[in-house]
Amino acid sequence: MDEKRAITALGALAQETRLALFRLLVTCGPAGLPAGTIAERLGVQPSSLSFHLAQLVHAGLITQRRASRQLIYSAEYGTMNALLAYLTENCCGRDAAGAPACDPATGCRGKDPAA
Amino acid sequence: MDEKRAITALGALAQETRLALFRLLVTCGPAGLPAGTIAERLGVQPSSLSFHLAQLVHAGLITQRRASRQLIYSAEYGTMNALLAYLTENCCGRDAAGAPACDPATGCRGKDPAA
DNA sequence: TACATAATTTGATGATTGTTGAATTATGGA
DNA sequence: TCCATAATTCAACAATCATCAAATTATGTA
Repeated sequence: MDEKRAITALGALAQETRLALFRLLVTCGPAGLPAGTIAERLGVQPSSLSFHLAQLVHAGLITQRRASRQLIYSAEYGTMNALLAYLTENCCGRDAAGAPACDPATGCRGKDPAA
Repeated sequence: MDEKRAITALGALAQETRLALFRLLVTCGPAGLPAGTIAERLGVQPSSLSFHLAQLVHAGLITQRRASRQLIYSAEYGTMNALLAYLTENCCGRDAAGAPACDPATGCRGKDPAA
């Protein structure tokens, strides 16, 4: 994941309704949920939900598929993993492999940042 | 970390200048950098930088301390770790301990989400 | 075809965001 | 005290975001 996509994904999750929406879809697994059910579950208007769904789709965090009259949305786990990997690698100063990431005591710094 | 703080942190990182700023501070470790140096390094105006610094401070992702005439900013690794933990726990359907988080094949779903 | 359902799209509106330049606060030195 | 440096705060502005209601598109059924 590059910086641009990371920013888009972070922005998509940085909103109350969208974060709740994504968390809901994550708990539903690949089966996903139709838009109508999501709107009902979250208590948001259909048009407002469409707006938020579009942003999450654009960020690649969820995908859409049609089942008859319903549009089913489901979480895209790979993108979430890629975002976590990006943050771990680029915002903690350590490799994703390093378990206790972001601990300055373990040497969390680049090569001569003050230069 | 609760949902509200997570949204604030996500929003703080979801912006080009702020993400670059945070990444820069992460590479500098606890020593941090003075505002002037950051502005120069990122090529942003001082007033604009102050705006972004304030948001990161408010999100708890960086801290400020004074050294003579300079204000030194440094990354707050604990908050970043807390954010990663929140995302892993709440947006992947698995515990943070689960290494290959977010993989639906490993059973990444809640208890009867369709109910 | 005509009708109903599921969801999106559009347009309007108020709120928030990010940038710029000028003014202000805080600190240190002559 | 007076001046210079470091940085923030303020005011104005354009751009983006989130919400609502109305209109539109897509699908399935009688």
